[in-house]
Amino acid sequence: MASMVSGITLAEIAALIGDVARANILSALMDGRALTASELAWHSGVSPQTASGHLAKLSGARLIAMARQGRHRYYRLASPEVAQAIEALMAVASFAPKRHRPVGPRDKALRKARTCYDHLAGRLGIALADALTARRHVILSESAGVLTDEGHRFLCTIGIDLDAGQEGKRAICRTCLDWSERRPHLAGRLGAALCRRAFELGWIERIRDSRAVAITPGGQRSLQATFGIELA
Amino acid sequence: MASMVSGITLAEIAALIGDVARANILSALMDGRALTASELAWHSGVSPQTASGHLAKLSGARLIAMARQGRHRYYRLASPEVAQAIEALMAVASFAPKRHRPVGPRDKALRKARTCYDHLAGRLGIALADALTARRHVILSESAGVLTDEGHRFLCTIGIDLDAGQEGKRAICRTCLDWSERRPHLAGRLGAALCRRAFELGWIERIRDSRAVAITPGGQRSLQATFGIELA
DNA sequence: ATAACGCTTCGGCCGCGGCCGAAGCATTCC
DNA sequence: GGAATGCTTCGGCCGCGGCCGAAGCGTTAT
Repeated sequence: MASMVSGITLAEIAALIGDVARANILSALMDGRALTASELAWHSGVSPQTASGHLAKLSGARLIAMARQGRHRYYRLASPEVAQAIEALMAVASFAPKRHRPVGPRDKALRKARTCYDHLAGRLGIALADALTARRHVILSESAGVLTDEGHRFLCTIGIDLDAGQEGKRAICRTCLDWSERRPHLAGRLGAALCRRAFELGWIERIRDSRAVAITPGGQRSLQATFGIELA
Repeated sequence: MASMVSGITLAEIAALIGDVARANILSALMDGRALTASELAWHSGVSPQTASGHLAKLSGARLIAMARQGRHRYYRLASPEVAQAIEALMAVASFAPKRHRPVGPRDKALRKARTCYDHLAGRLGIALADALTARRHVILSESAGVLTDEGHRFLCTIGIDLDAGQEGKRAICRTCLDWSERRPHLAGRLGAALCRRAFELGWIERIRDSRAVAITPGGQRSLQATFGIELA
């Protein structure tokens, strides 16, 4: 009654995310890549025609965006804001009363290192944030972030230039609450650039059908040499 | 399939918010106050027994918390994270394709000034963030925030001491995306303290049955004198 | 051309979950 | 004590929405 305007649409958006199949679709898209309708059907565990209906609803509400390509249709999250909302929901979900948590091997991999929309999360994400903080390359004062001049120079030395191509007006240094570690990691343009560069340099590799990423042997050495990171 | 663990619970949490009655309940609690079950029933537009069921579900998932008091039961949001998730969803909702937006007078008041969980939002919230930024009391570099020393001293002059009682480890300066202005305003302990103090000084007053707040004549003068704020 | 593929639309089934009336516990008031 | 109030539990109704099979449409492959 009070705030009918926001209330109604809030429920609509949440209801869209609040279906298991659609939540799986969105989760699958959380790594920032675009996937085809059939891939998403597989991820969500429903038939293609059912998935198609879900995809139509999600695009209708502008939660995801579609691009035709040949006889495929590629779907991706419509905006970083959507990713942020989903991440916030996951954070809340992690507070929820724990039912039997069958921490499988796949879940372990997720907790170690994974992509979160377009940046890195998990223990690796936290470690990167900590390393950059310790060296004063970023200042995460009270969980909010600023990139320092030294930080900017340092990033240049590993081949990251944040000035090149402004990518709209997206914030350089954002933080994002990590649902497994419950601490903020680096997001924003900085987080995205770090993640992209880590893939380019072969430090990390995607694990098939998962948001988890594997740290390559070379990556392990480089992360140690560059950031002093040593993951258990 | 891929991330079943997070997927399932993500859907559960979203589904809880994705019901009109429950969304109304949560919206009503977004101003940070605790309300009784019957007040929430009224806000959500359903019968008391139906509301009771919703409240049970919401508490069961730790989205809200309950405190008995006499024959009343007071409900409030369980944590700032919940508020943050809801705010993020509202931000996404505001991107959604606009159906007829009957911008009523109540909606106008909401857009001018309202509480968002425990801090101020709307044009007033944005104006405060801008004023503090312009005077270098906070640095919202790239939408992330830091409180400067001068800022800390300035706040003391208007009776806000952020050191008193640490309130756990809650961040001093957080930002929160404003769904009506689509720009970040001040949240965190700073945002909460500013809001509380504004009520104490009689600058603003709650509008009955709404998250909107009214700026008193005295408040108008003080906001002008203290921050140089002049709202249309 | 014909077939294979990718995706969507249509139609009908079915079950989950929201809804309220009635009843059951508390607590407070007189 | 009894009555009123605040809230919850129970039971049954009902409709929305997710699901799949079948069919349709457009693109690519051979």
